[in-house]
Amino acid sequence: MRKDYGKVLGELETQVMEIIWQAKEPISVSEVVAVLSKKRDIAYTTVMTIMTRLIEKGLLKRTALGKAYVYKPIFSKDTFLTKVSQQIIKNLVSRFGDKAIAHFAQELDKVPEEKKAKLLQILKQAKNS
Amino acid sequence: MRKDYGKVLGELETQVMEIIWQAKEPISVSEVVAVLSKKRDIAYTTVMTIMTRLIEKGLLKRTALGKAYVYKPIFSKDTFLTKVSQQIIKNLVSRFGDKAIAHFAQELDKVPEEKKAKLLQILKQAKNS
DNA sequence: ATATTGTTACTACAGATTGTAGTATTGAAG
DNA sequence: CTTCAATACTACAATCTGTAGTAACAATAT
Repeated sequence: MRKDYGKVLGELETQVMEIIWQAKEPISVSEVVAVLSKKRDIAYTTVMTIMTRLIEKGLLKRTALGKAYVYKPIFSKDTFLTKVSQQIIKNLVSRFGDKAIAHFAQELDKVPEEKKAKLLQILKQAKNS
Repeated sequence: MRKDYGKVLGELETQVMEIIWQAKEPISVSEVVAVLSKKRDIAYTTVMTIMTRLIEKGLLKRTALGKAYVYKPIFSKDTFLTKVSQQIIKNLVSRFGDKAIAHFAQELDKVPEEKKAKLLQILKQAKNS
């Protein structure tokens, strides 16, 4: 009974993913904790749990390094965002029909963007998904 | 601790909204039940609950008609979809920054109207895959 | 060896959301 | 005043997410 229009991750899960993407290197739980702790109080085990769940969700993988593990993303942030985008579109359409797309596109149109991205690529992939 | 990228309604909630939008006239619980019952077994009280929740969420309002109530949408489907789209975009941006938008918007932004139609066409195909 | 420390594994729980529906109550009609 | 339909109220399970404690374990320091 999954019901989302693109939901993928919780707030904390997203933060952790961001930290790991930024790391560019496989990163340990402690290091993630270190970053998060700058902003707020958080238990080591909380972060541990989140990272384990991210593995279960297929977003992270880990390898032993010395006594502990280091974690790294399975997808680049770009790829991940592409997937999320596709999912959002798919869910919107499956729930509200093509009309949803028109609205979505219209809203997107309002957002000015400078960079040149991979929409076409996304669209192609969406076709094959 | 809200965590969604555009989540708004559950599956059943969405179905009920669709039925009510299609009704074009204020509609009673029984009538919604009648429609849903064509497809599957569902208790009157289940639909009642859903519709009450939709009122709480500010998506429906009701007025007394005879002994019972009739319900009607507060927003048109169009308006609703616009809001959902805005929310999705807002959430994406708040979580992943403008980069998320890039994945959707850039091409649309630079593409002329006629081509935009083509993109929508492709997006539609994504639905069927 | 043994005690300490850092990690991980396992377990638990609360709050929110959604689907599901039973039971109680009420108001109108006969 | 009894019956019936509708609503109000309540409840509960599953899932998701954040939160964290405790147990176990392995390397290190004493």
